[in-house]
Amino acid sequence: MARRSDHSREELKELALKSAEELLNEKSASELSTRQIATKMGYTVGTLYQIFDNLPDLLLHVNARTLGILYQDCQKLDLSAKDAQNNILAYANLYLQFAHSHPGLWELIFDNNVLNDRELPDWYLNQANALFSLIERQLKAITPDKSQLEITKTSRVLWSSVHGICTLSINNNLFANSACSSEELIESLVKHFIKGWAI
Amino acid sequence: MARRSDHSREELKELALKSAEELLNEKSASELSTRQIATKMGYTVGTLYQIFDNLPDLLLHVNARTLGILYQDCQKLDLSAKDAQNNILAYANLYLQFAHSHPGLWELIFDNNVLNDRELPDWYLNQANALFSLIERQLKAITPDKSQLEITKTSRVLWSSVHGICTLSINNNLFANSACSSEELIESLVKHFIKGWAI
DNA sequence: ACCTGAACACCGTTCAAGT
DNA sequence: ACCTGAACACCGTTCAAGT
Repeated sequence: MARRSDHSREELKELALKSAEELLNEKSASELSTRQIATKMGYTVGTLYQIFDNLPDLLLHVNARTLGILYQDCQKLDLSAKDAQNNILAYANLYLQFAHSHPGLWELIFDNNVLNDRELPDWYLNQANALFSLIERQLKAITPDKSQLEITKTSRVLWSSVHGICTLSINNNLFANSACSSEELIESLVKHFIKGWAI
Repeated sequence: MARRSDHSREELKELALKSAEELLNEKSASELSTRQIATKMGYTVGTLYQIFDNLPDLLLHVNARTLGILYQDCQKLDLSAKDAQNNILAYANLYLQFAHSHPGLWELIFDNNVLNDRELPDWYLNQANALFSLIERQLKAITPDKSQLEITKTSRVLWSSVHGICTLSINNNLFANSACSSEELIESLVKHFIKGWAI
């Protein structure tokens, strides 16, 4: 035992993140443990602490990768034939779909234990800002005359709101009379908000 | 030991919930434990499991009480001199203020471990619906001609969105250039959405 | 009937000891 | 230098044993 060096530091990091992501496709963040991740990658817990500061640090790296995947998915959308409002709606629906198909990864993005009381590093903020830029670009297309501050502000309002609808749609069934789907709620939000904002 | 009967079943329930609430004013839900609650109320963990099914069940009772407090706080607002849109804004700001002053209790309302994969009992749904009714009443005042389904749907869209802004405002500092406060974001959401919706 | 305390199967994190 | 395995201080939940 000890000193196996089967994998480089970078390979271990990749192994750990991939293992965590696979586990998060089966269970929620609160059911995930360092021991499970270590077992899945064929090492013991101690090794994880050579690569990451602690579990929240490991999970923040998972989140950065998730934001990267969301960004790539957004890039793949064909926005050419649509207007800016429909493009934003397409982003919002992509976000909603991701939340439903990867609830474990999605919930982790705003998990308190990962983000709370922590100075977010640049490599993380850059990923988040890249996503916001996509929305900002569409907002600018709608109202070229608004200030950059107003555009920034509005992109945050929109994404937070879409996020909130996803949260309630995933977490529970408060919409007991489920005559209204989450897609409908998202559409109502985006259309009415932009209509009121662009006037 | 055993058979103390210092307190009735109802008193124990009250003691447990009050202890949990006090702990949630100092720490987040993930730092809370049955052992801590039991110690705070002067009993051992076993006693908690005579009163509640498990920890999520106990926390759902905490949530129901939180919703009740929010409802009472809403009732205390003086809405007489204002129009419906400003009343909704007042509700939203009350929600935001509660989130900031009681983050532990507030986060628990949408905690996955409390709500997930669970049939929500009537005593809980009633509390939630009472809060929604307040918003629905204001929406009806704005547009008396819309259908009840549309009013219901819109109240969910609005509350989810307000909730999302509170989440991002509490959880992190993605609004790095904090030139825009959460109050501003809430106001932008409510005003623009209602403007676009009421047309 | 009510409550305890120990037990079980887990946690996150640390670190001496091995190669 | 890298990795292990045991240790520490915690978890949620159960249940025989006591009064």
